[in-house]
Amino acid sequence: MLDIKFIRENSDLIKEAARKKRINFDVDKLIEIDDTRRELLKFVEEKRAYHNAVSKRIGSLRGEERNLNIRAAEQLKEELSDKEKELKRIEEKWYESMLQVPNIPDLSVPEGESDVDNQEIKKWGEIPHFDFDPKNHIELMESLGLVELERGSKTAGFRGYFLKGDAVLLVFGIMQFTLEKLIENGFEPLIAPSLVKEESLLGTGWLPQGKDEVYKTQDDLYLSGTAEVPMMGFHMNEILKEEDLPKTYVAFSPCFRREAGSYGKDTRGLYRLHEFMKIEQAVLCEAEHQESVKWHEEITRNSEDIMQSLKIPYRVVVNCGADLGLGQVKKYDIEAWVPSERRYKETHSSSYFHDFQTRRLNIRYRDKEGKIRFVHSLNNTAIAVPRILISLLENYQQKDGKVIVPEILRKYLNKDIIS
RNA sequence: GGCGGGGUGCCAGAGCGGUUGAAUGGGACGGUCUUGAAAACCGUUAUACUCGAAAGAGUAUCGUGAGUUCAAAUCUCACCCCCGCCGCCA
Repeated sequence: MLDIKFIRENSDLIKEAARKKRINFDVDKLIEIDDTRRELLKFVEEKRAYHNAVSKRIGSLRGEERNLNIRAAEQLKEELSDKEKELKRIEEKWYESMLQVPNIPDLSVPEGESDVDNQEIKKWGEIPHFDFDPKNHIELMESLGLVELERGSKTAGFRGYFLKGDAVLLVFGIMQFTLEKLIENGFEPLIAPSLVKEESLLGTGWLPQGKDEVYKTQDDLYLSGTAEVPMMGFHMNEILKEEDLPKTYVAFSPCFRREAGSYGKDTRGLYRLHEFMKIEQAVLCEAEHQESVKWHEEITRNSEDIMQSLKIPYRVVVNCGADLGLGQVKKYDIEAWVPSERRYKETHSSSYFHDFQTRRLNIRYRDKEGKIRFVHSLNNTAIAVPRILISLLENYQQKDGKVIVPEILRKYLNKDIIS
């Protein structure tokens, strides 16, 4: 959500944002609705003011004069009621349209039609050269007894899985390591709910656009696809103090995604799952572009540090306009090298939103001058499991099908090699 | 799941259906006094929107939504949340 005043004064920027993000949105229509809304609002408020004045007077009147005024108020009320209904209708329309307004992408965001146009800005690590045909993670994991895919889908349906044996220790070890690292960096650890109310999803921008992507329960609660959602809901409707900013959180949560419309994609293995676990960084900072940029770089670096500690080769891409969500100003993806596919695949996603989310969620702070402003919000994956196992296991595989355990994880498995 | 109590401003806590955006106390901030501090005293202390260059005016908001009424924090209904007791349960 953006400020309607800003939208009115900068409709050309909104048009350009929609174009760059390849989103269909008619700003002029919104402004038209807003004109009607203001007109009606003015009328209704003036009538109400008059009606309030009459009503107030009635309290101190007696006898015939009282009755006269009551009758006058009755009539005013009737005159009001139609316009009030009309105003309500237009306000609903207005809100619906406001939810569609794209946030403005940063100038540094490249043009593009899809994720293939994302631009690589950094590469780290040596791509391993095998003197044998590297196995993919499914072959590796099945032969090492680390996964149960058939029993997974027998039990949990399509994309169901069990992790087993050392994979379990690996997952918990990676998460423990990640948590410790971020706590060291001053992030506050939380275990966040996955079962959330609609407000948080609407506020973060997952709804209404992504309604096919989230599971909804019979109690009208939703299963969140990321801890970003509950962590943004965390401070909903609050006014924070400037000295409390930035708020930096590292939150664990199970994550659920319907993956609607992706039936043909990544059907085997642990890349695309309905249910996984993630540790997420979430930041609320002062409402300055430079602060957002600074934190964006920092949370990206945090994730890179983790990848470097795991010694997994990766690259960072800056996402092109069409690959940005409605609310995102800029996004980096970290992509890890997957030997069996000879390409990098997304493991982390780091974005900032300015006040797009916090306007929807009403998260504000009082600045030094006492002015109330919307905070800025950001988030990035710290680690997503089991997805990270794909590149981890494949990159660390040996000719004999065994897998070397990354040094920093050995203490969690009590071994150097998975065989 | 059953029964009972409750949700008011930064906090605590009042509030016969009419002049209540809301008493009172505390806190915070500003001031007087003081060498300084404390105490005392005086003052300030919600948010959003609309109109306006501004000063200011208006509208809305007492968990949320709907309703009754000329008028709702106060009455009715639904929902959400919190507290207590019983039952069940990792």
